[in-house]
Amino acid sequence: MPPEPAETRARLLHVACKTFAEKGFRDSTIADISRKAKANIAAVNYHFGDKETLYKEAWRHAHQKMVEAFPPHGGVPEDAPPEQRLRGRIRSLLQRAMCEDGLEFQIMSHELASPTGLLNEVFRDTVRPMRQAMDQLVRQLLGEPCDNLTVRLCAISIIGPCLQILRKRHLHARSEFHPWLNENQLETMVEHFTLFALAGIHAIRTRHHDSPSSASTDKALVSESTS
Amino acid sequence: MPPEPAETRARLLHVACKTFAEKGFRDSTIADISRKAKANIAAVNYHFGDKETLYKEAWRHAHQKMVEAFPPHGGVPEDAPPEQRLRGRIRSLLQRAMCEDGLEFQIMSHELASPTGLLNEVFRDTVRPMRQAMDQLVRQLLGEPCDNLTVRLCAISIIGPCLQILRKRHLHARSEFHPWLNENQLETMVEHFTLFALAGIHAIRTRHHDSPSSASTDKALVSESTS
DNA sequence: CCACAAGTCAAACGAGCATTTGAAATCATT
DNA sequence: AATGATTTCAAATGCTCGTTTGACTTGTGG
Repeated sequence: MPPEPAETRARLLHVACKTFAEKGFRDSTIADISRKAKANIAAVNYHFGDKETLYKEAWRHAHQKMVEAFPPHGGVPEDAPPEQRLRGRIRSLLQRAMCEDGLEFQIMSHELASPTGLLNEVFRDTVRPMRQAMDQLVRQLLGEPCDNLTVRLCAISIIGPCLQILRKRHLHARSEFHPWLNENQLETMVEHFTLFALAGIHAIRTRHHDSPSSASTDKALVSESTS
Repeated sequence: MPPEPAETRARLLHVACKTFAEKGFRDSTIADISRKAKANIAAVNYHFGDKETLYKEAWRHAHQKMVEAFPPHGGVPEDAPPEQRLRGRIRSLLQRAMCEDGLEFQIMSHELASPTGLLNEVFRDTVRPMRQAMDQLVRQLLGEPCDNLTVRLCAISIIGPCLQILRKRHLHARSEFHPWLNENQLETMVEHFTLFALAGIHAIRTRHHDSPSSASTDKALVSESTS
């Protein structure tokens, strides 16, 4: 009694997401995924061809679910004041990083640490737009036209802490700790990081106003790369 | 003509650091390391016993070199005002993250993404003290006694961006880009992150002054974990 | 010159893993 | 019920990699 035809593919995809999120591409084995999905070891190759395309499909799946659950703008309309939009983006980042089933960032974390290169194309289409949106928002908050380096450093100052949370979550994942998606705690963190970021940007802004930047547009930090 | 006896061990250690930093534990192979170190494939097992102890020795080596080159306080004396000490710690973090041979953070980055558990003990002795020092410094900057959650979130807001830089460096490592340790650029970043952090902390501080925190000491973010 | 330890080397072993294979089971259509 | 397509299955294949083995080379002390 095979449990629902074509259901196997969905189960494999789901288990693959969790496994890749936990162990990364290389440390995940087809045998392990198949066993956890209650499928035969040949099922992966039958439904997806090989391990690599299963990996790509798994990330696409995890990413799409996250986009639906937590859109990048965090529910704040596009014509809201920049401060509100920043709060929305920070909330979206934190939700994605902290969500119990938020496997998208975990897979991406592995991919950044030891790149397989398999997700490069998908990343170009997904994370680059988010980066550009963040840069544009920062540019608005900084007011008068600023050099790209300043903008990028501010964006890093905003995104960095949110992704740092992700790492802590991953560390705690295998310990006794569980109730991560605490709504109160989330809002506490959103408020903290938003307030912190707005104050930081304001300080940078006034510094620029006092002494116009000597920072050159630096190809290194500003170049077109993922993340 | 074996090039200097007992020299092989040093070459293996050096190559192992670079390889583990680039590929992580699992993706690095003994054969590859041995070949690059111009040593026989059995040399690793002769000099270190097995791959795991080579890994631990490699991290110890990379870490020790970084501690000597860039002490955590960044050259700022312990009795300097907190603002200066924060600047020193941020500089130290950025130097370690950006240094051409700064393999310590790269290995740690892999270890955090997909933990082997082999470095847990060493981490306890090395990164935890740094974390505690940062927390204490933040506590001073925040002034009046603050709850642990607030302190930790501030610390994350400081450390996060510095480690985000590390990830960008790693991405660019395999592209055409090289001259990373630009002294001017380093100071630009130190100034940016320090200014940003001080402004953020000040904002949090005044908020706390206005409305005393309702945030409970949360076991999750505050617990005793590495990093 | 000899004996002994330290170090190096090529070859082989054995485990783990992705992938293939060919048969069996199940489903859909007539 | 029969036929063909789809899906599942256990076993086998072939490759990579960590580790071991045993011989060979080099350096040292008597």
